[in-house]
Amino acid sequence: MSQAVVLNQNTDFKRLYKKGSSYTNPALVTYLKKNNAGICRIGITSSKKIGNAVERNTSRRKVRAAFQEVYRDHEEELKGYDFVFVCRVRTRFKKSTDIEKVMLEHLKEANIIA
RNA sequence: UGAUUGGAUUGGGCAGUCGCUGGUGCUUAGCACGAGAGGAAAGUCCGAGCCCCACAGAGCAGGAUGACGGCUAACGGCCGCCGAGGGUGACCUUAGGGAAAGUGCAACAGAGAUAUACCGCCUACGGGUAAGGGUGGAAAGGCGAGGUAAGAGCUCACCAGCACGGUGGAGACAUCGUGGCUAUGUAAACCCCAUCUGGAGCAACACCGACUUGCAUAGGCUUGCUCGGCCGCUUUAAAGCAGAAGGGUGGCUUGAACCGUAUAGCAAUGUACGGUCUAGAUAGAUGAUUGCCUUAAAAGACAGAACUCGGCUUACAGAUCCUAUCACGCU
RNA sequence: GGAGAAGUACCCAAGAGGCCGAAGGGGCUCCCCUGCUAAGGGAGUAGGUGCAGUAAUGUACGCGGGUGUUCAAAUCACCUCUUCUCCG
Repeated sequence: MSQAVVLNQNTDFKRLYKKGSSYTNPALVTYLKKNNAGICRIGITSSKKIGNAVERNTSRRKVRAAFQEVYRDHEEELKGYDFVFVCRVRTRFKKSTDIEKVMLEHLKEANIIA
């Protein structure tokens, strides 16, 4: 199983915010867009609004744990897409299994997985 | 039993499964082993290591500290002690040198604010006088007696302050005696004295590969000024030097380290011996989930290392331990 | 990670030890202008909170918060909170 590539350039995030399609939930916001590389790339952000460093780190870890579960089950379907997950204030109070459910709903809305 | 005082500790534990970061070993890109946030990692307020500025030089300016003795690599920190202030007390607070070196400021009120005569008192009508009045944070040491025209340290006793001497102490200082006779406050106003201080910070700095621009009797050497010193001011068409944007590697974790015992010291702390290796990421690693224990409640405080140490300051749910004091009750 | 700057009425702000609830402007209220409104012109009050008072007014606290220096602090010193800027 290969890992997903991490997005870390600010221009990558801006491209998805402008041109990607978005799906929202009180616990998570998802941006996604097709890429030409044929691989899966992800980025996770947590803004200062969420809280201090501990609260931001916890939010990111829970989103990452949820994505790992999703990626293990649907690796072939996710190839060829870029994802940006934006944490919200409520993210850190949820369990990663709850975030996983939200993430699957968003992917179904986008017709990436069945 | 109640109310306090000063200090110390802890900041859930164990196991299974799926994952993350770097280390070691084997072999080959997977497996095995063991490791993986804090008491404040925070604020960046001080001090240092390390590092660059040629050497890190001199003077002025600027900045910091401020009783005394010690500790420390150093400090604006810590310990002890003295003075002052607060508390019934355990104990707490304290930027705590100098105002007779000089300058400034002291609104309003008040007659007058560092020198004065408004009312009053006395008078020989020139003046004298700070006792009484009122104002103010402060009015010429305080209070009593003598004294005087009326008054005044003018004289005396006591108290406070200053100088000198004796005694005790390592010293700040305490205490006793003698002397003359008075000096408003402010230095977290300028200033004076003593001590310390060059600047910049790991986004420092060094190296590697690729990109492109510039090159003069220039410039540069990182606080303000002055002096001194140093590098360089080339060469002839691609070396050398400099600059801009981005990438990689090092710096990067063994250190004034931690733990235990003994010992010197009231203590801070030092010394000796033995043992241990204890995060090094780079969009940034500790999460998810299940069970058991603990608990009133399966966890719920403040909070995430970013070169590293020593302090200070600030935030902090709950729990535990020690020390001393006061009040009440019993013996 | 490191280096700096600023917080004053509802908003923008001046003040840099005493005359300071604190200049000035916007805003607010009233009037003129207009068929009505905006713009423009003129005039004016209070400026926050608590307490006392029918009210006028008085008084205490108040310049992000706290502690100190001083007779006296928006102003000086220290600690702290918030916001903003610069360094790749």
